[in-house]
Amino acid sequence: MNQSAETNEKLTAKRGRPSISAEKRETTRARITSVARTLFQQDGYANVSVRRIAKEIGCAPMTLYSYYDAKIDILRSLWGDVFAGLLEELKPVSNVSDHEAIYKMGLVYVDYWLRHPEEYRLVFMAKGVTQSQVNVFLDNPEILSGYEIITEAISAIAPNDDAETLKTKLDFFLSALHGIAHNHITMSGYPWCSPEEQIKYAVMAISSENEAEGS
Amino acid sequence: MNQSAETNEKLTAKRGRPSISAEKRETTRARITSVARTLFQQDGYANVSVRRIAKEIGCAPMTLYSYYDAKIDILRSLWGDVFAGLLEELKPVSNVSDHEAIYKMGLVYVDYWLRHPEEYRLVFMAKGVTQSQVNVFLDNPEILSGYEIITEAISAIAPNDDAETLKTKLDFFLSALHGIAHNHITMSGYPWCSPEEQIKYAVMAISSENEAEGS
DNA sequence: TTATTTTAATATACGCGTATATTTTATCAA
DNA sequence: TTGATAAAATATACGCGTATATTAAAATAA
Repeated sequence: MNQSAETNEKLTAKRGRPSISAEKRETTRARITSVARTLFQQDGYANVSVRRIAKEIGCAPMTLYSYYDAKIDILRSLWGDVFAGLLEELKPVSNVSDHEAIYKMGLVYVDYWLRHPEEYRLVFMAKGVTQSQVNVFLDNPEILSGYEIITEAISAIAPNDDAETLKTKLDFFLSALHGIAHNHITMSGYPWCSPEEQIKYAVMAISSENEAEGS
Repeated sequence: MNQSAETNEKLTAKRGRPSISAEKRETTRARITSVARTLFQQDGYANVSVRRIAKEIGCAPMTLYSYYDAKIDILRSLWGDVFAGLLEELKPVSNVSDHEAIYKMGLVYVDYWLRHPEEYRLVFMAKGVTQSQVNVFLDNPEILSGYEIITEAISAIAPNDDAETLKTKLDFFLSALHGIAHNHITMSGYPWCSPEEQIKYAVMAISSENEAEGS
């Protein structure tokens, strides 16, 4: 049997340089995005070249293309990480569905960006990115799932709303949350009312219609 | 006096190659945008290189930089031409201020894009343009003036609206008009209701609030 | 007519992202 | 141990937009 196992090994053994392991591949990808993130946040996406990233890592520029399809994909991966972190913080407050939960989601959402202003800039303020490059990123179901959590919570308190109305409420809610986050991040010197207070209005706005409809 | 004139000429005469005349300069700029427009509409902005435009014109690539600061400025100039044409058609229907005038402006606005679908694609669907490149274009007062005409007409039928409300109505009205134009241009195979009919709803939407407020 | 000057036009070069070609490395077969 | 093989990594090349250097053209001064 041992000899059979050996024979099996020999039958399946492949000549040539073996592929790197999935683990090694992910380690390298993480190294690339880590270095790129630092440089992008420091100098801006457009001002950081592939050659510069490679030099910082200590490999050839074309090596990066073994791990990412294009320069923009390194940025998209960073965006994915940022949204994964956001989703991770949204989930724990999404298991309840009432106004309070929506308020808490709003809090978590805004607080996330306030605690990660550099990530906010990386995602929403990157220079040198075209609209179609962003769209490819947004086509990823994982990215949209975070917004679906909020939609589900809004749906729970307005069960009679059709899909279009829910989409409008979600879009408004997110617009308001982004406005709050954006103002605090980009014009931090201005004495804004606290996010806690402002988010209450956002929740009220998407709740009052429900109440009006219910009347 | 003749001698004085000669002396004046001599005093103001300048050695060296004279600058090209303003007329010649504009002629060349028009030639550049004309050739570029054809190529951009045929192959898309991103797929048309500066070298290719120059070759079509019969000059060196760097010659183009004597007439435009950058490749994107050739496109911006084309956008400006398109909006100038639109403005030219909007003005005649803007001298009256009532619902009918707003409706007619809507008709003119949508009809303009339907008659110039290639221009529509050039302005709103150019690939390879970043958001900041578009923003520089929009900062031009001449571009915004076309929208101000519509704002003024809306203001005339809702004199009590504050600036923010007017801006919201304008934005909605333009969103609706663009939606109508966009659908007809990009999904022309679908049997859309006529723009004439759809625009009525857009006008109603920004009028009904006024009536509600007036009640 | 030639020299000088100034501008227009062109030539060359650069760094960019990435396509393609080549070399290096890590394995197995003989 | 050497040869063969296949993947990883690197080297080279390409066209891009545009910065910089150089040449050509058109004028005036001498």
